[in-house]
Amino acid sequence: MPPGTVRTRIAPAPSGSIHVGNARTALYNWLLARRHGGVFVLRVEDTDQSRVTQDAFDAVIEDLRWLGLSWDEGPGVGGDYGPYRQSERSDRYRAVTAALEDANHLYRCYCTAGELAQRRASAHAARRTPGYDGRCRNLTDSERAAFESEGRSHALRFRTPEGRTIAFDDVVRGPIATRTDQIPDFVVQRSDGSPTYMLAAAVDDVAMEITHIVRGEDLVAATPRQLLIREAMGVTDPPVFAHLPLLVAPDGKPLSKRWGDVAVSAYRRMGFLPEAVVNYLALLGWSFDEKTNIFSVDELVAKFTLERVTRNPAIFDVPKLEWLNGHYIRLLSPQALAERLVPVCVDAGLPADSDEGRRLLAAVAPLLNERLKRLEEAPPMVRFLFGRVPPDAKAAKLLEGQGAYLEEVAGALGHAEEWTAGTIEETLRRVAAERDLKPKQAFQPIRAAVTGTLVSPPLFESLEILGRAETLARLSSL
RNA sequence: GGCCCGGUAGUCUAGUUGGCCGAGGACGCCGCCCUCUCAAGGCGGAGAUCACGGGUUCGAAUCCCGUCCGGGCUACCA
Repeated sequence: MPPGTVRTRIAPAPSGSIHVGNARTALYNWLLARRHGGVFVLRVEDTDQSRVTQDAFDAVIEDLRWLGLSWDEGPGVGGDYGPYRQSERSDRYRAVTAALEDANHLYRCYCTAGELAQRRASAHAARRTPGYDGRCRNLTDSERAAFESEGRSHALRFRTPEGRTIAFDDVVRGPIATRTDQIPDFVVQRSDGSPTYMLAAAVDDVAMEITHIVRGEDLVAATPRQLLIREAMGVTDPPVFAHLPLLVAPDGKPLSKRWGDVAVSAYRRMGFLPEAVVNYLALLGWSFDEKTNIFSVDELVAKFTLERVTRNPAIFDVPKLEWLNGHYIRLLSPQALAERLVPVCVDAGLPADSDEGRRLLAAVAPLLNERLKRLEEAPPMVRFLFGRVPPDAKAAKLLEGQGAYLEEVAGALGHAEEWTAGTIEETLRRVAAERDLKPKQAFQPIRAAVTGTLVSPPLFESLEILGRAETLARLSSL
């Protein structure tokens, strides 16, 4: 690896489809790596084995792939810094904690969870700072032996140095300094021997030579502790830190399932295109200039910089995502749109998977491009091509007393020289003119009779696709 | 409680070396045009006491102080 290579990482816990906030964090890390010709690492933070399942892990992988955030090192692709699942790195964490304990940076804490909770509660009641009180910080050998003989197990705590200030420069938030008296001695290895997040993340970021740590604002307070761990490990040059503002729900509260869809997979299912989600996520906390909103992935790679990340939390606003999605759907070629529509229509119960179904979708796709904000909206628009649709209330009302007119239309259409949108339009306009009908008066009943609704893709093209025989049949059946 | 961060229209934001800002763009909203419906597109409009109150200055969204509001952290969660 050439010196100066940018290495970024996304470190999700494998707990199912990723949260849109984590997706944004992944995106920014990915963009940074790509922009600098660097390396994007996927590291799975599965130290909490109880919550990990294969399905949940697969969901994370699937989301990242769908978004197009390819990783250069990590599960499935390997790399020189593996393994990339924390559950497979236990020996490394143990080696580090053993060394740190030897160097007196760590000490054994025999306090039980119950005792800790109790002391925290009384500290809270007395309005004192609730952090660990350092009870085991200076145990004598005999005190330790006494605890051991009691059969108590121990956790390893970091011996936070006194009277110092830990400072770092955050690319998005500026200089941040924390006095160590604000940092209680924290657990680095649980009494069952497993590492805490604080330790594992710090150790791995060093081991994997991560140069830029881009993560959520909720971790700014964890940074000084991780810096302390790095220092104890003898690592003095810090990585670049960038803490991204949080993503919040429309009510300003943290994004949660209570508000709506927070999982990337939900947006995939609702018919959003990955390019739209990526573009939208990029805009949530970053801007390039005062007017540009649309960015292809390549443009983002070329233009993204951490310096232009904003500091304030952003509300996840679905309407703007939909607008972008509509834009990207319009950019799709009709063939590409048709292909993406097949599974969506099948899910909606339409036999779109057959040759005939695919033919129909390919034919209507050009009419749908500029009418869809989400792929999910297509099935109701194309349903009439797959079979008769009984008229809805409004269509039924409009159809009252139109039988004779529709018969006349059918007759005229039956004599049209050829069956193209052009000749259909010509024929229908002639009939309308003869009857002295305004276009809207003339066409809406036809639309109602053929599609069962008052809103559909353009009429003439729709009839062409439907075919002459079926069109005539539907017009004559009233 | 303590430490830290944030506060420009309903939303995302531009602006932060003070004057080009009597605040720009986009989404959404309203209207008009186009038009066979719906969209798309074009044009136009409403919407911001730049959280609030004091200062500094010829001049402040931009600098200083205070207040309020929101959020994060304060775990043997990550």
